[in-house]
This record gives sequence, C-alpha cells and structure tokens, in this order.
Amino acid sequence: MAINKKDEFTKKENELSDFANAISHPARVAILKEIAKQEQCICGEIVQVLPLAQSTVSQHLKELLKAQLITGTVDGVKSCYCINWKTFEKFEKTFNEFFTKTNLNNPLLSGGNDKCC
Amino acid sequence: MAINKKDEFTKKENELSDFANAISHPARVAILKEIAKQEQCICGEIVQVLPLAQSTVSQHLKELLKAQLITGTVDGVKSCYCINWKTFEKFEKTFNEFFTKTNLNNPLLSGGNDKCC
DNA sequence: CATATCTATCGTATATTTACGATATATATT
DNA sequence: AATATATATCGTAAATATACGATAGATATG
Repeated sequence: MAINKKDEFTKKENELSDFANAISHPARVAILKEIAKQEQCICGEIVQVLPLAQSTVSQHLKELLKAQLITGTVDGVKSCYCINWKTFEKFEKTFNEFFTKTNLNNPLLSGGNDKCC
Repeated sequence: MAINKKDEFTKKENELSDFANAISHPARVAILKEIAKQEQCICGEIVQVLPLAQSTVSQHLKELLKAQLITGTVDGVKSCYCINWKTFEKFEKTFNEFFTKTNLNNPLLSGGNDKCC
C-alpha cells in the first residue's frame, strides 16, 4: 500500500484482521488442516500434498509461523511442524468475540425487524 | 501472484480463505462494526469515523460488497449500507466448522498428550 | 570424504492490495 | 438554471503477496 494506516485502528481490529490474514489463502488453510490431521508434519509431507512448489510452501509456512499458528522444529535434515494450540484457541476466542458482539445487532437472531435501508 | 493456483484447492478451503480475506484488513473490520452498531450507515458516516480518505473507504466497501457481507442501497445522493446477515451467519458457520474440525485433534481439549515433535 | 537429501532463503516476475487525489455523475438546494 | 453535496470510479504510486527456480547450508548415507 502507499502508506500503512494500520496503526490508526484499534488493537482488537488489528488482532482480528491479522488472524484472518493468516488464513486468507487456501494453501494456508490446507496446511493447517494437514498438520492438524497428522498432529505433526514433516515439511516434505506438506509439499507432497499441496499443488505448490517447495519454496512456495516454505513461504506459506513462514507466514503461519509469523502468526504463531504453528511451531517448527528441526529434526536432522527435516523440519517438523505442529499446530500451536495456545494461539489457535486465542484465535478462536477472538473470532467468537467478533461474531458474538456483531450478532448483538442481528435482527435474525434477536427476533427484531431488520431496519436496513 | 505469478499464477493463480486457488482453483487447485477445495471449495471449502477457498470459501474459508475468501471469508477470512474479507476481514483481513482492520478498516474492513471497523466498517462492519460501525454498520452493525448503527444497524445502517450512510457512507459519509463511515468516512468520518475511519482514518482514511473517502475513495479508500469506498474501495473497502466494494470489497465487503463483493464478499456479500454488506448490502448497499442508494438513497438520493447518499448511499446506505447494511450488514447482510444471511451471509454473516454462513460466514460464522464456516468458521465454526473450521474450528470444530481442527479442534478434534487439539490435545488441550481432548485431554490427550501433545505429540508434537 | 563424496554424495544425496531436505529445506530455508535469495532473486525475480507478476498480480493484487492499499492509498490518495481528481473527476464524473447523480441528486439536492437555492 | 446554477450551485452544492455525496459518492463511485479512474488514474496512479507504492507496498505486499504469490509463485517459481536456483542455490546454499545442514545433515544423513554410502
């Protein structure tokens, strides 16, 4: 972007959008699913499952690491990745709060009528 | 991106990442919050509240429209925006499914031990 | 020690996103 | 009819994201 204005928004708004950003690409959703399924994944296993080059997968893993949604440990020549459940739960909580708060004004739930123009 | 590979992922993976993408910028989170709070918002009200130029806000609104998270109607010279609750609930469901399914392997919840490498 | 394997990183190309000012268009208001 | 107001869109610049091949470094294997 021309100039980054993200500082001008609240911490909560940034936290939610940062989390959303972490899974805003199908490859990263697929990676998370695969790691969760296997409980732990060697990098190479993920590369085999995804329709992307090894270097691209590595880049997406880096994104997920940056968001702290996964952890990575080196095991000899291989790299092992796991879900960071602590962050995952915080992630879930952040989304739930967003949904809950927003739904306070949802007429479909409260039985009120939609005042939409 | 060089070549778009999103077609190579599943429909669900794309649906989740598309929704995530819709709120992957704090401005769009703030816009949704403001519209939900007011139940309906004139464009100009949103512009006043956000630290962004009018044209930039208009762009973000267009993104939210594209994701069908909001609806927009013209009211004379003004434009009125509302939450599209139908989509919002689908959105919530999609996220909940993601969290629920992923949590099936969460040792912090199932009481199992973390097999992470 | 030479060689193979795995993966992170670098370099690079292209696409997309973010941001703004300027402008066009449509509707009000005088 | 002239003017003011609101907003979408255009043009543009800069930043980021996405993708790949090539490569470097680390570890394993022969």
